[in-house]
Amino acid sequence: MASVRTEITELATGLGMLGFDSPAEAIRRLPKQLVDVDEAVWKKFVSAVDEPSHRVDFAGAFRNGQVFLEAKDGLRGRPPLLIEWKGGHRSPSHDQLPIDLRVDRVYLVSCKYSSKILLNAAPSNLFAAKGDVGDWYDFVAPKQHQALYSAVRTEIAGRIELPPFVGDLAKHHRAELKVALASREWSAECAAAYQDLAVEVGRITASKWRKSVATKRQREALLWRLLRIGPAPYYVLGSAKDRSLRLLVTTPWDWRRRFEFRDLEMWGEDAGQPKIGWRATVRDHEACEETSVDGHVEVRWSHGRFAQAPEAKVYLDTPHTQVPGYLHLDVSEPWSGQMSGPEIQLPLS
DNA sequence: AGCATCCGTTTGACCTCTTA
DNA sequence: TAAGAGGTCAAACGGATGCT
Repeated sequence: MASVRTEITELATGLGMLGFDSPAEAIRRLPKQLVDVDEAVWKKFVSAVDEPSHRVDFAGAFRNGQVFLEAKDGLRGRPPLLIEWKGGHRSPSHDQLPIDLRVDRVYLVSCKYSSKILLNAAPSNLFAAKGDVGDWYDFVAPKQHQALYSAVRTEIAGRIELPPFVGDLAKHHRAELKVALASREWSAECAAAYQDLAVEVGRITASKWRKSVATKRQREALLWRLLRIGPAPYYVLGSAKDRSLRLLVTTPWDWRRRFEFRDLEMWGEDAGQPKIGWRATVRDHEACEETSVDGHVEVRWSHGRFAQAPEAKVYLDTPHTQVPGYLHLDVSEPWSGQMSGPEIQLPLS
């Protein structure tokens, strides 16, 4: 199960903040500061932590909590009285921050482990077309969409009864198509048609996206949205590749004090699936230099080919540590100089 | 109740490094 | 130098939850 790992990293991060002498002591019993964790979850956590496959995750997350406790921009050595665990529940409305822990009702913490993904959105939501436009592929590249569909339909003729036009696909058609197309390669014809679709979707989407943010101010706001910079600062404690990741994500207010937005460009890219690249250029007043942030958006099927309308998935390609508005968590004594993270010895059991 | 959206994992292609 | 091991990244998939 995937959620076991998520639970381990989130709870271990919380435990690390409480100032225990050792991880072994931390898991002896459920600390009273850690609320919204029931006995069953705690039991599962404690036994999972002892498994070799979870030790590295536990150690890294626990360490992240410790660093947050000591950090100058974090708790500055004051162990929290209250750590609320979000658990498996989702906030209403769009573009919410993925907050996993709330510390002393104030500090918001997102635990992210090896994820380059910034956000997922409905394409019409992200690219700011008005209202619901239905299937995004059909909206931006109807010809290529239909061409791919026709190629697929010809190929599996006889096995499934399908309408001639992709726009007429009903729910059950989509479900059958998904099964028929799953776990098999596109044929040469279909692959070519899919490639055409990918290129056209990238090109048209990029152009619509550009038009939707006509002013500089709108493009700046879009950049903040892409970077998940919002009204409240929050922390990201986790890992990227094999390194630990400890950031303070600041607010537009902080951002403008140090940086000046230059521009945000987006363009269709040539890739295996529809892809739009984006790059922001920013003036850093503190460092007196121009920097840039790169990323891309994939517009792709989410539950299998033709199974449902595609979604837009935003990726960050610039390392987190070089993103304007993301502050590296500063560690004061006694832990500075040993920021190593996951490869820490664990005196468990 | 069913669908849209969100978040994250799994898969597999491809590249690099190691070993015989 | 060929085969295998290991690592990385893009692409594809799916569970879960809120909305209508």
